[in-house]
Amino acid sequence: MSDGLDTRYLESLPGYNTRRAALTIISRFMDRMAQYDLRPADFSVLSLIGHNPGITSRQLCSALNILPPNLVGLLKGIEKRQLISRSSHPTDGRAMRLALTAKGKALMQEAEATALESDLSAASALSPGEINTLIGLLQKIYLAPT
Amino acid sequence: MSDGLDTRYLESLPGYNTRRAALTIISRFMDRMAQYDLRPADFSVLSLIGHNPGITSRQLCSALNILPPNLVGLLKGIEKRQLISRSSHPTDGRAMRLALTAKGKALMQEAEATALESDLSAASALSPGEINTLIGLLQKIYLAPT
DNA sequence: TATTGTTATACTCTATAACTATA
DNA sequence: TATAGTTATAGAGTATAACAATA
Repeated sequence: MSDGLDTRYLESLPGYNTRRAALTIISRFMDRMAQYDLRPADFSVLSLIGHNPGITSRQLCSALNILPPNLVGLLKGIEKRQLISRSSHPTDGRAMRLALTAKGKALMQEAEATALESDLSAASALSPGEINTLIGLLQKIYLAPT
Repeated sequence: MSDGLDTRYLESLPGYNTRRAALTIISRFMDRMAQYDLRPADFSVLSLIGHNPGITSRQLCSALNILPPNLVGLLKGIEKRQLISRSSHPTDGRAMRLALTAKGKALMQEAEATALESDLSAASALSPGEINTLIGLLQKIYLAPT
């Protein structure tokens, strides 16, 4: 740092470093995705629906750590934009099967390419090998049994 | 995952993985630090004050990416708890020098040990060498020039 | 004219309780 | 009795505009 502050203790904490890096990457992500009017949660929900047609709200919530009440408004918004469709579940009358519309598929094809490009450019100080190493280490943390 | 969802695209994004890991570590951090009634921002502000006695609000804001209006209430809270003191700046009448009180020092000595222990246990799926590698890669990202 | 610290305020994100309809 | 989806609501976290005092 050029301000001469002692930040050594904070920089020894895995959590501090992980959060700072996440904010750096996501800040760029939000700038890049504004052109599609997609915030991070919209994007991850749409991406998961796109790769898993027929997924239910509950599955989205547990996969993405979103609380059910907070998903309601999000789904309402992307449905109103005609990016997703809901159809009744064949065996469970309570659940709804979610899928991308043609419009949603077209948007996400572009958005996913932009997102990957954004994240890779945010990590461009790292070599491709280092990025793979980083992702592997991060997954060890958040996939570890509690 | 045991739910059979295809999450391969999201797991290819550095930002998604970094955010998921950060939330995992910080969730544990918040649980562990509740005994001291410290939230992440309180902790990082107090830690930086402790390691940089005489630091100003503005320096805290730029080092921690906090906006000045949002620091006001935070400082008011930890000052009311008698964890910090404010003294007038010797050369700049606008600024205030911040420092930990004896009570603040005692609290932070415990809290910093607990925080490090919490973060290391959250990353216990990694070897010490892997943790060092991870921290180095993360710093390359958030310290890189924009 | 620019900067430090502040107030007021708004918007987003996240969290809890309670309801309905189905299982 | 438990679960999927929903409503209402409250609390954090984060953002901008504008001000007084000082540089």
